[in-house]
Amino acid sequence: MDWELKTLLNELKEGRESTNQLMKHLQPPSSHQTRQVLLQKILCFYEKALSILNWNGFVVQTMPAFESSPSIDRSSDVSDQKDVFKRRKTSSWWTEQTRVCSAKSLDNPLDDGYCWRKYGQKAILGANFPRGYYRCTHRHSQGCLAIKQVQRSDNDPTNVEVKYKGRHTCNQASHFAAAFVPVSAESKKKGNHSRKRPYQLEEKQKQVQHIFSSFESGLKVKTEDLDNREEIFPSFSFPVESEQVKNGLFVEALMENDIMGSLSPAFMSPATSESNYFSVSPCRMGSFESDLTDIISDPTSVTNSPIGDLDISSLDKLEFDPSFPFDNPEFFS
DNA sequence: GGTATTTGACCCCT
DNA sequence: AGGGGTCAAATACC
Repeated sequence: MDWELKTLLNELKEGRESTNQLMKHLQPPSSHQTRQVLLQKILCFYEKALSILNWNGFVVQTMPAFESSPSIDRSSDVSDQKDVFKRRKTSSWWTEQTRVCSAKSLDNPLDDGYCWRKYGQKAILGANFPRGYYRCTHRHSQGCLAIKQVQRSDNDPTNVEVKYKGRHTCNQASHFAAAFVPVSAESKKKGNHSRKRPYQLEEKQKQVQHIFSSFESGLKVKTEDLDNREEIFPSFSFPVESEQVKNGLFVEALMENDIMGSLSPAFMSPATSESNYFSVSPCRMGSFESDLTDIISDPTSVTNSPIGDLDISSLDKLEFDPSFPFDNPEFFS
């Protein structure tokens, strides 16, 4: 509880600080983009603070069940605790359904921007197609616990249902920004890095394109327990200028701050596919996974704010250099 | 040789 | 006991 209070205080302080910065940037010659970033940042702090408050309401009632192990829960006969366990179990999954079009896509049905390693495949009773089990490639190297299950629909083999569990704690997402960096610039800076893993840069570009095309391609995302999520993390939308989306500024800012890693594919809400709004709980650091243990035990949750980690020094730099190249992708690399 | 995939075996939960 | 999830040895690929 102390941790949450500290975090809450911290978020509010950050929000105040950012508001102060925004006030400064309201004067010319500060750029519109700078103000936009600051606004997003402020909203993020407040959203996170609100999330914590909401979370607490939930925690107070259910904490005992979370503190004990699932097996203990099951052996006990306390129906309340069992319900809580059940809720946790179901709410930690969310499902994405997507349609694949090409033969290539069928081979790689959900290139969702992360590196997954297949660790199993199982024939499922009553299903025509086996279920594939994937975990994050960086499970061992970085302790990333994200997993997903991929299963093709019986009725429509081009329709693939992907279930995700666990958020990415690896740094894959933060490297997305590199996808926007021209190859020449990248190779200049990192020598033969791209030669070593030619797949990565090219793939990341595709992945980011995929992410955006998902806005338009009818990607369907659902959660196992949406009502519950809404209750804990009320959805939150803010407008983003389409031009900024186009030039990647906003996305780069988010990516740099690991939002893609923390928000999961559910970030691409179908409700927003036709608009210029990102409908997200942008400050829900643990993605859509409502896993209490994550938000409480994971120390990175405190500082994992997608906008919150935005390098203040860079903003300060902007303050003194109005012509700072925000539209230059290298700034974010 | 390092990394990813496949697949049968095993474990756990219901 | 059976189904689903994971492990890990074997294999494939680069």
